Amino acid sequence: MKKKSIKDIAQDLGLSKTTVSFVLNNKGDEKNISKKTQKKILDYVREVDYQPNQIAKSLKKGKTNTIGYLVPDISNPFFAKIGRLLEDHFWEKGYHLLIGSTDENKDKETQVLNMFVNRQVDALIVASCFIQSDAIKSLLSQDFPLVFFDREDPEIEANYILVENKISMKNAVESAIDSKSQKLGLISLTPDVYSLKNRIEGYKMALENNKIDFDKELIRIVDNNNLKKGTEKELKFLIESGVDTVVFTNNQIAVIAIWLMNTYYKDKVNAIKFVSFDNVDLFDYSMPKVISVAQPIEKIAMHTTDIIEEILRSKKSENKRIELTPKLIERK
Amino acid sequence: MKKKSIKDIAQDLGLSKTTVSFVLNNKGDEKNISKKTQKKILDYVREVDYQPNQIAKSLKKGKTNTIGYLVPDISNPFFAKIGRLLEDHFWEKGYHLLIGSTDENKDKETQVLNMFVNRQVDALIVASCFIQSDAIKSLLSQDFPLVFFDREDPEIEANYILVENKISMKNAVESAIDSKSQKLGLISLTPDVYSLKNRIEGYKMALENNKIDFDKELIRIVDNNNLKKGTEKELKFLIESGVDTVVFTNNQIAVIAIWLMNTYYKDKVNAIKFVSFDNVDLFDYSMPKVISVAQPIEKIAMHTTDIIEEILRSKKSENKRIELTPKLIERK
DNA sequence: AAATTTTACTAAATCGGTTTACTAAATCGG
DNA sequence: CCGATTTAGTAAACCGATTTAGTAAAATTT
Repeated sequence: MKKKSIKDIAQDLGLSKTTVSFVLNNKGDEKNISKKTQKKILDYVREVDYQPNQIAKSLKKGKTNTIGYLVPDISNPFFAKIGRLLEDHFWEKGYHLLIGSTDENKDKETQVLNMFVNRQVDALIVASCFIQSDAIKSLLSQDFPLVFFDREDPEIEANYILVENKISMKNAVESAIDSKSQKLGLISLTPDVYSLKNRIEGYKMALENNKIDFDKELIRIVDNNNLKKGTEKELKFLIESGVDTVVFTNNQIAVIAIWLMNTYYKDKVNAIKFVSFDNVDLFDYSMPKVISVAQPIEKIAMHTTDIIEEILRSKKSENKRIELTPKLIERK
Repeated sequence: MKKKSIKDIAQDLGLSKTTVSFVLNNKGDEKNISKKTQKKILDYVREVDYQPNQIAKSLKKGKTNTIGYLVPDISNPFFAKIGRLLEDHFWEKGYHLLIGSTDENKDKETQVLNMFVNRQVDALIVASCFIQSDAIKSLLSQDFPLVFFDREDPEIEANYILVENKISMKNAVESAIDSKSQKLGLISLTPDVYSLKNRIEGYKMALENNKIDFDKELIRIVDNNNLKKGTEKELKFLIESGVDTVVFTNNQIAVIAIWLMNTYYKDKVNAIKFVSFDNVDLFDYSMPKVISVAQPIEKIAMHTTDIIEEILRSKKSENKRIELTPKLIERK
């Protein structure tokens, strides 16, 4: 017994598709369908467990009730947790999440964006590695409902949910300096997006404020395509340079570095301090001790959904740039 | 400049929709469209950056190239990592993942399943909390492409990707006993699905093999709806009962318990051992020490995709039940 | 009792593609 | 040079819903 369509229902009951559709969409009264007919349809629909084809509905309505969630890696706890909050929130409103991980790869990002657009997602939530791409510019020029989070490009006008990157990083690094850090290195992903640049700025500012000479050799960039090997190489470099503290601009490389420390530099685990943007459960237990900047995940998700919903309701809204305050977690 | 449809393209070029469609689907030669016309179409399509509407395509073809991924919680690292592997694999084949988290809630699970089906997903990958539900039975009776993983119900014939739950748990618990555990409690989610039952069986078997009296008071079940409070209560009970080891049937409650131990029972952290099914990064660093059963995430993803692809290719296949061997991770 | 309004419902267009069935013109074979 | 085949395309149906524009019959108004 295959699935019934609205046409089948109509035929079975000797009615027209129109009537059935009206009733199923709660327009029965408005469209003057008799109570008797309405009941007949609703009863029958329940009996055969009719399930409307959302694809057909989407095509006609030009609305898929789908939201694209584009992130570097959905298995990164930061993005996974935000994803979960978004999912729950949008579930209430009848929207569902299509996911796309990009591994910080520009080409992949463009492809994922195209995929989302071809699938007619109603909105996009994006932690982009390359906000200046043609794909994104094109979306913005069409006023496509779009919110960026975690990453910013100040040259591009758009909705952004961010945190105070510079000042938070400065505070975190200064907290390390307060507890006697003297030579601090930094490891970062390629800072194509301003958030990362700002975090690096925060690091520099902390050094400056504390009259620690800035040595640009101690800022190490790892290539997005080769995180593990890259982090390994740069961590080695910094340790051999004699740093007492390593600063990371995001959790991903920090977690890799913790693993490396415990595997290859077990002896140095107590002598070195880590500072990391983003907080991860594991930091509570791992060595070296990590001073971390915990992003307010719930707030990020909340503001993102607020903006998306406003756009979806009103079709248009002023671009918003919201900067949230993260929490500094010092561990001793 | 709004989006062009195939109709617009055809009109602009003075051709029919049919011709354009043929060419765009690489059927130009087969359908005897002249090279010249083909080139004209392809050039124009590139020029205006035509993007086909996948929704329309899906409706006509009865195929959405979407796969539903139903799990208890996408932010649980186990499900997030498998999700990422599935995403990458299916990306290659042009399939994309729609996600649905259920929080081990039966009603939510049914709703998510219905949502997936209404959206015409081509296949489902499911870590179900309730395999005997009508929704699932109905899908199975229609031979809907469906693979279960992590959870099993032996009464229901279906595709399962599992691990050797009983024997692995037995081995893990015996490893604890070998290092002097004498009184072992267990905390589990409601064991509605057989995998959890089997893990509990493994625990019992280990006790039996080692002539440790089995006390059913020491098996504590926490309600799925209230994980944090529930785990807190049961952990308290076990500690007050004087256990030296706590066994967990999945990572989620183990992680909560580790946090509880470090927050409320810091003094006991060295005196108590944990055993947990599933491995989590954090176990490498946290106290109490955890003996964990690491599920072979890559293999789980690989076998899942293999089966799904086979079904999608051939429309039908024998049900498979694949049981993989997890890795025991002992930490001292 | 005729005109108007309301009730109860339906035919057909539409969304944007794919696909089947067809045609007119050009080419080929004998 | 005539019939068959190939070439190069097109018209229209279809997927399963929504929606616009309409109609026939009943009820109401005048």
